[in-house]
Amino acid sequence: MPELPEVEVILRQLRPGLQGSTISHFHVKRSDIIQIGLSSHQWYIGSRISGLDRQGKSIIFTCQKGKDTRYILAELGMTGLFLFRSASTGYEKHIHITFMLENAKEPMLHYWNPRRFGRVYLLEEKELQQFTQRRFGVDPLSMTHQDFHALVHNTRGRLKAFLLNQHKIAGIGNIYANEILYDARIHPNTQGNQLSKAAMARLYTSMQAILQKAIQFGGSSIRDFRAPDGSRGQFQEHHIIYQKTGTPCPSGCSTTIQRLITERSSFYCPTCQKHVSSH
DNA sequence: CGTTGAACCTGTTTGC
DNA sequence: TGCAAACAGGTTCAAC
Repeated sequence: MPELPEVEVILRQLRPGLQGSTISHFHVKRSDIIQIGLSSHQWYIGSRISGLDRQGKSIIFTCQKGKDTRYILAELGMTGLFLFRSASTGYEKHIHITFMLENAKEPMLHYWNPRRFGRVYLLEEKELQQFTQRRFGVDPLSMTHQDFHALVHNTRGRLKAFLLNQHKIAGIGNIYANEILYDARIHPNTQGNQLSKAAMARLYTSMQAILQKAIQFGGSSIRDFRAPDGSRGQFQEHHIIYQKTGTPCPSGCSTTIQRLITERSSFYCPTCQKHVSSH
């Protein structure tokens, strides 16, 4: 579930909640969730969380112990959450990891994930660098229009697939890819290298605007998503196209929103979203 | 290199 | 009502 906006919302609660904290206990209930570095998990006991960051849809904890620095990288997959103790009632069944914290606002942080897509990686500096390099493209919120133009221009495949490709742009998932393409009035199957300059500019603007707006509204809580304190996002109430099959296009073009079943579900308006070619 | 489909899991909704 | 199928925010891998 969590795409860039949801992960950003999570981070914005984790930072003040965990500020200055030391991990006093690291309880792993399901060891297969730790994909790399399980044998080093004891190291983290007594370490201080000195930073919380995001790469694409992943959350990275920076941990300090003496002069050593190590990292915890957490993927949330489709259904993963970080929950403070106060929000964890009723979530007991799928808590796979629990961090007990000292000197923090929050005494406990749970990693909850019923479908168990998504893993946790315990990494040293070099491993983290290799991991992030291999895996994450540019961040859509900090990339320039020039960077974006170059990436899209070199893409022969469909724009929908491009937006979802984490190696190129890291953070967009199915909800926001659909919303962005509708906002820019571009057909999801348009080829990247066929996009006109004007459409390219619209796509870039829509991408940043939609993601920023989603963050402001606390992300999208379609089903499971909750912030660490248990609160729901509100952006699902502002979805224009996602899961709106059969309803009239809000532009007033009197066309019904369609769903493409190829790739992940693509929702679009066949009238408003044309293939935008520069020729 | 790009596309497609399947696989990994559990839970909820939909349709007959 | 009951049961099976479809579907869900992600990522990877094999096959073509």
